[in-house]
Amino acid sequence: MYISICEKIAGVLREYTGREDVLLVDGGEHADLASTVAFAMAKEKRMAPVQIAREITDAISERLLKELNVRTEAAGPYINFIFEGNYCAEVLKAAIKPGYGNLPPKNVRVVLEHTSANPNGPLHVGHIRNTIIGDTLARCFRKAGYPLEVEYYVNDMGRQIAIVAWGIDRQHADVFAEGKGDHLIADVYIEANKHLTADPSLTAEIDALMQKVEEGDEAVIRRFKGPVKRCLDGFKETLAGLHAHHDRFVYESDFVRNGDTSKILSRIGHMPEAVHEETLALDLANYGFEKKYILRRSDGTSVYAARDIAFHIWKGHNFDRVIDVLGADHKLIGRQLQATMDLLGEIVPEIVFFEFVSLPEGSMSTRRGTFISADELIEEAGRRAMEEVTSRRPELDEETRLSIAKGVAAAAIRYDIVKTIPEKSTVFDWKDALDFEKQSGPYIQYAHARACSILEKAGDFPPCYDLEGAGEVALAKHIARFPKVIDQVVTELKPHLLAIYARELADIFGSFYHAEPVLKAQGDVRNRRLTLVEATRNTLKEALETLGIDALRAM
RNA sequence: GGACCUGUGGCUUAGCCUGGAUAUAGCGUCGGGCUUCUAACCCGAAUGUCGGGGGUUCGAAUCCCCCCAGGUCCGCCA
Repeated sequence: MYISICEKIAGVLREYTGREDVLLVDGGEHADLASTVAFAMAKEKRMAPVQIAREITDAISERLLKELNVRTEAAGPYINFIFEGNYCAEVLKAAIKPGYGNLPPKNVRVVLEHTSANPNGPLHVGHIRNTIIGDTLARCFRKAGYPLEVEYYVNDMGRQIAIVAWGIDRQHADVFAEGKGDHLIADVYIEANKHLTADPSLTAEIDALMQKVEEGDEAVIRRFKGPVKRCLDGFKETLAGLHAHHDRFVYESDFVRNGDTSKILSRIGHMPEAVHEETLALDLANYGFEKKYILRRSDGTSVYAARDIAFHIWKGHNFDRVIDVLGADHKLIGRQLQATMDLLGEIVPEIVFFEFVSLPEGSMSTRRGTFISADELIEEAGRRAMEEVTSRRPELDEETRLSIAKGVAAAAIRYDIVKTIPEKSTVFDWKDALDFEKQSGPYIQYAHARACSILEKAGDFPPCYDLEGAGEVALAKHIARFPKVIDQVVTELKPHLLAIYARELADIFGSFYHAEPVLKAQGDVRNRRLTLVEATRNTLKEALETLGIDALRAM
């Protein structure tokens, strides 16, 4: 509704002004939509913007009112559009339907890769920024009608995992002991790194292991596989706790075993940009990279980058749009990968980069053991949420309270992370992560629960779509924007837009809730407000679920 | 040394790509509001050289240049 009206207004303006760009902006408190095109036309027409705005308004206002129920007003140099008539009614009718915000199905197959942390220790609060950005994007793509596959790329043959395998033997560690596998692996990895730092000559043993794996040595491959599986099982548990899901786990080693990596190395070897020394590298100077992009070591083994190219070629052959979520430390290599894919004439991946999460005392590192694991965070959030639920709703049985607390905990964590733009580096703060107040996930859940409560008490009511009053209209107009937000998230790859939108909707509902009695109102007033509450509830539910947050009916 | 990201009230933060109407919110502070639909809430107030300096423009938080500060990267690691 909102999207189509905006497009139609743009069309009329384009037709009248003859300009391609009609400079539509958000009207803020003045209007639903505004155009600043009069400023831009002032110079060429040698006229004052105020006058131009008036002329345009005079010329198109009648048509817009008749065809679209849009009131057009010139406010100084601005042209304001106010949506009237049955706009709000149409919005309400759409918004009370299940699946509100779903966009028409697309036939563009999307593959989205996120998290892909190395299996050498548990996911920590830095990794889950990747997870939450990625999973939120994935949910938005599905809502926007795209066929989507979400993948986790498992680095199961890198140096890190060789160090783990080596450490297990040397420490006689039992990584199949009781407990969460990823944490057991971390203990081994941290210890092994201490030995390697103390005696750098030991790295030769790691190199030997990596070489054997690439040669296909079955015994060594088995030594790698066990801990990788143990670690991934731990990851899956953590990811489930965050409501994040992957459709497929893709193993790096597969691209060596099936020959894709050597195929691509030989293909690259024949390119004019190839640099053959002891190593095989690519010269990406034309793309602005000073250093060579090394793909094969002098001992003949492939580096990570080569396997990554093979992986991305495979993705490009099976999907139309390839998206990766990567940490800022991968910026250089990510752009080298994009350049290489471009050079090869393959689909160039779109990469969403996010900056680091650090601790007040410094950067996080699995190797050094300086990190807060996602499991710790989830557990602590769950504990705090349970305290909160128990003090607020002592009458509920323990099972119900636990279930609410779990939903609240995941909401607080996911929202705290997704609300900030990815370009901003952040310092992890327990207080912010466990915040259940305004600008938090639980705050939005609470708005939803209140709406549910009203509707439950109301019982059946005949829908009424004729809203009145600024409070009701403001709420409906914000509801109207939801589909546009979903569209924006997938075109701009900015999941935080949805987080902001949901919070604003909860805010507006909060004001409405306090200002306009619903159940106590009579007749049509009661019915139209109930209809509006139902539309809000449904929009909040769809928004929350797209954020990967439980839309709790009570809390 | 080079490259990329960030810098917005005491703290956290949106807006920047695509310039436009009094710069968005939260925390904290101050003042109000629960016999009324869940107070994880709402209403009001105070708090801003949008890091600094130049430039472009009718108009700059937004675009360009320089500088400063913080983060990240520059490996035959991943």
